Amino acid sequence: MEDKRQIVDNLVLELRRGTLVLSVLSQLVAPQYGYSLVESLETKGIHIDPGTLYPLLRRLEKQELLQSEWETSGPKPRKYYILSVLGKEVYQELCNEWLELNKSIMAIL
Amino acid sequence: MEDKRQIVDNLVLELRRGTLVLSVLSQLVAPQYGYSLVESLETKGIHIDPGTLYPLLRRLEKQELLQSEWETSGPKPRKYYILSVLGKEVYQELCNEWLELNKSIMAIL
DNA sequence: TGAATATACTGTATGTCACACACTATTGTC
DNA sequence: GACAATAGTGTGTGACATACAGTATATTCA
Repeated sequence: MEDKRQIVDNLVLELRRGTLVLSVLSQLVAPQYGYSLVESLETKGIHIDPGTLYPLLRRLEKQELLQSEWETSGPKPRKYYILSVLGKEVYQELCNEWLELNKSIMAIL
Repeated sequence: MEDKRQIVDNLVLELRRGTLVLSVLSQLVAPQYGYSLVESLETKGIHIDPGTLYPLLRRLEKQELLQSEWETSGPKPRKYYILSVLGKEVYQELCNEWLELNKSIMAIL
């Protein structure tokens, strides 16, 4: 038998899970690199583990929702990501779906 | 390379995934059986496949968020579920977390 | 009447996907 | 040398979708 705290935490985890992609896409209208994403989302109350983000970014790039570019002129090499055209479209649709879903949930609570 | 429709569908799936438990819990302030749950949620714009719901109900019962009772006096045996005390508490917390999350997401969109 | 079909209802098994977590590795900076 | 910045990998677990199985009642229709 699990304890209550753990059950809740787990469910919250599941809740936030699906919103991660949405969060990430929303930030990439302007180019950002992984580490900066982690930080900027953190300030907005959305925690994402680097070990979660990096594979996510790669996956989104493979799906062609993102484009990336290495920036090597600075002191440390950084990989910048930004939304592709397809990414923008998908992001838009996802936003709409979120609003829909939100409406449904609010209605039943 | 996947096509756009499929990518979006998949992401939407992920979005709704975490909200399933919340939806189900919200309906079980009054006793309901599986099939009635599927239908009542459907009318509220939340689709859940029976094959998804039944295992979910059993899982929630195992976690002691739900209690169940067979109703055998009717023409067909039905298994009624309702929130336990623990379930109500968890539901409350989950609601709050949802509202929090919602605020965060709305802020970044 | 009786057979076929639909529908209500509960359940199981398997596959896939995605994240958390813990880890490695590198390069600057104080 | 320690710490921050930055990127990455690999494994395990959890959860849902999908498809399938099965029973009982109601309905249709020849």
